[in-house]
Amino acid sequence: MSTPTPPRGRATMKDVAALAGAGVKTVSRVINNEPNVTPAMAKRVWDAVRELDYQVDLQAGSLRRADGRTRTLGLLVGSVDNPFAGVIHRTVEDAAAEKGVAVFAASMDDDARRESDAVRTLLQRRVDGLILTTAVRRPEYLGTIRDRGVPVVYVDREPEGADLDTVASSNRAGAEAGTAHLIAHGHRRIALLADRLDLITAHQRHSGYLDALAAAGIPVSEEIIITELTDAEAGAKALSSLLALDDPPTAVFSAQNLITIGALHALRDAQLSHSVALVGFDDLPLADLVEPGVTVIAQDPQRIGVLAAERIFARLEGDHSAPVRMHVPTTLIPRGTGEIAPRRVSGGIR
Amino acid sequence: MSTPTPPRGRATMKDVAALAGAGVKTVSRVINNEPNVTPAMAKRVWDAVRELDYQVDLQAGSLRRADGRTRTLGLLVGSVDNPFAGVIHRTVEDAAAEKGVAVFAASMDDDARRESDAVRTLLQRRVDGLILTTAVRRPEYLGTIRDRGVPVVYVDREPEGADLDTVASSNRAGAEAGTAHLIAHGHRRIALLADRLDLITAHQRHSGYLDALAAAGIPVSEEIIITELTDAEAGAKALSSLLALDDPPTAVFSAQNLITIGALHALRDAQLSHSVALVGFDDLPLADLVEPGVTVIAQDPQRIGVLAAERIFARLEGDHSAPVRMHVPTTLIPRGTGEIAPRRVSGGIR
DNA sequence: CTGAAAGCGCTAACAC
DNA sequence: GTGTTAGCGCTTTCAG
Repeated sequence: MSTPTPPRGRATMKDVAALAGAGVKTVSRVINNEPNVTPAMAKRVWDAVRELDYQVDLQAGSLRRADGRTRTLGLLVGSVDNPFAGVIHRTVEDAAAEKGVAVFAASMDDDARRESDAVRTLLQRRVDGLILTTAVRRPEYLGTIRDRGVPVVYVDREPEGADLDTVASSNRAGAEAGTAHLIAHGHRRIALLADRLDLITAHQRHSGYLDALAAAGIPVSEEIIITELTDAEAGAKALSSLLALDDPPTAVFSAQNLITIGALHALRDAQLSHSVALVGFDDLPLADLVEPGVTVIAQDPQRIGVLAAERIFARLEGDHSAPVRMHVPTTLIPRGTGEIAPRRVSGGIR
Repeated sequence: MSTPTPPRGRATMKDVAALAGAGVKTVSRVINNEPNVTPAMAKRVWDAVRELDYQVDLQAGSLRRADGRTRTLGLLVGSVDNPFAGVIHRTVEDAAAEKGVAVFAASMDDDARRESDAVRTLLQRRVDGLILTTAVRRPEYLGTIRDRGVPVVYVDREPEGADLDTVASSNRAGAEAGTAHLIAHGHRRIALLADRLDLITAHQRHSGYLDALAAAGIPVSEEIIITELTDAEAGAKALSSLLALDDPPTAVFSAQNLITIGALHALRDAQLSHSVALVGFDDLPLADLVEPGVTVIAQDPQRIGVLAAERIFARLEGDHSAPVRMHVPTTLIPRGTGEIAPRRVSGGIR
């Protein structure tokens, strides 16, 4: 008979209106900070809101709202537990939260099927915009997205053909710089370890590697180019087999972070950490604490996220200019492994 | 006159019904795989769906649906770019996707204000359930959540007092094991580096450290216990100052991953990586490649995620049993730093 | 087996 | 300033 019974269940705007002695539209005005409400009325409404612990139903609102916006963004990445994707996610989340927009994040594991399923789901949830990473060169769902009028920005990987906003690292230039760095340190027999070449990033990094060799007049040795490596273990195995060749590479360019980790393990196991040079694409946590430090081509996922968020919000605010393809520069961070001079490793003759 | 004009804009169920010559409810039945539709009718509907490239509006559906479910989950973590959170996120996402549920992820940076803001937003979006990490001992929004009848599971950190489902690491036992490991290797002067003690995890790990000292009859030396460390740099600075003491610690227990990274830097800079022992709470990528390898108390974020998802879905499916507090065991992984014997480091007298 | 009508909680449009 | 009415796209209810 003293403590007022705490409100139970969810109150609706109608309940608030009733308690405040106002019409629902007035409550709506107050909740959404629309003009034309007297301070006195506003206070009565807010009191009722507090009393009932009322919270708007954003879903219901967007159903009727003129612009049809759900204040929701869809983000698709390889996996949300990948550090690179994590940084992009965080950056996008921050930009979105500032505008009262929430983010649905989904992982697709570089699988085309999971990718289109995820996009379909996101569309069914009526996200206002999409920030996507793709596993394929030409996503087949692009027509659907376009028909729905949902803006889309691709991050990390740029689809071919379609005219779309994209934000990605300078993969080719970065890989060329990394390979050139090894060449500058005297290497001519440089292995390449790369991911599935059907992924545009792997393809571009492969091209960059070839560019550097060509620029230096070094012929390509197919036997020390290993691709289709999808995890650290595969990377380790691949490098181990290369090191066992009669004429093993004196340096390695690893085109992806997991592969770099595998390569580091292989070198350590072969006790060649100080003899065979290594440059990896994408930075690694603790890369500076390993002995010798790991030389990498660092990407800038934060900048990628910031630019992608900017782009999608610009589109949402009506920017109809031509799509832009943005390339975020990479940075070579010399820490040790990339500066090892060539050394004959095993008993190659000659 | 040949290529049928591609469908423009979003079609509604009404459009599909019209094209298929059916009622909307019939279309709804087909879309949702409800019984009582003849195959012939179903085919006509699916044809129309394909023709119009129709996709249901899940938001609109949940507005009217009896159970009111949005098939949406809210996940709150310290930061989505934290690897520990990333794994939990991924695990939850997988479990949710299997049930057609999407996940809103949000970061709160161990800030109470951001935390309650995020929870409010999630509630406004009518998530069916919440998986939360909290920065405070007693979240003030719990009443609201309870009133709304939204199930909640806490992960990583367990709030005090309230009777809630929680899934967290065995922080206290893990920290005790880590400290005991150092004691077993002969150390008696063991520093503790920890995060803000108002975070329940830091508090529990601090307790575990004290437990181990007490069990070994080692008196507590307040001057080598440093807390309120919030990033790697702070951890590095703290350890550097300890190493400069007249009577520096011979071993360090670091209660958090970022702090461990800072500690590794401090040891390396002081050239004491091989002289001062270190055990860190939470595993680190590349911890096995550093020289010496970093001994850690590894957590199992995947298991935490799996259990949390199981719990929330059980609640959603009507499990009304008493709340459970689950503790996921930690694992000590000896790699080198934790097995260094005590050594007088600088010129302490005596 | 099918479909017409009502209504979910909100905002738009338009009265007062 | 304020309230009433309609209706967003769907699912429920219930009558055929």
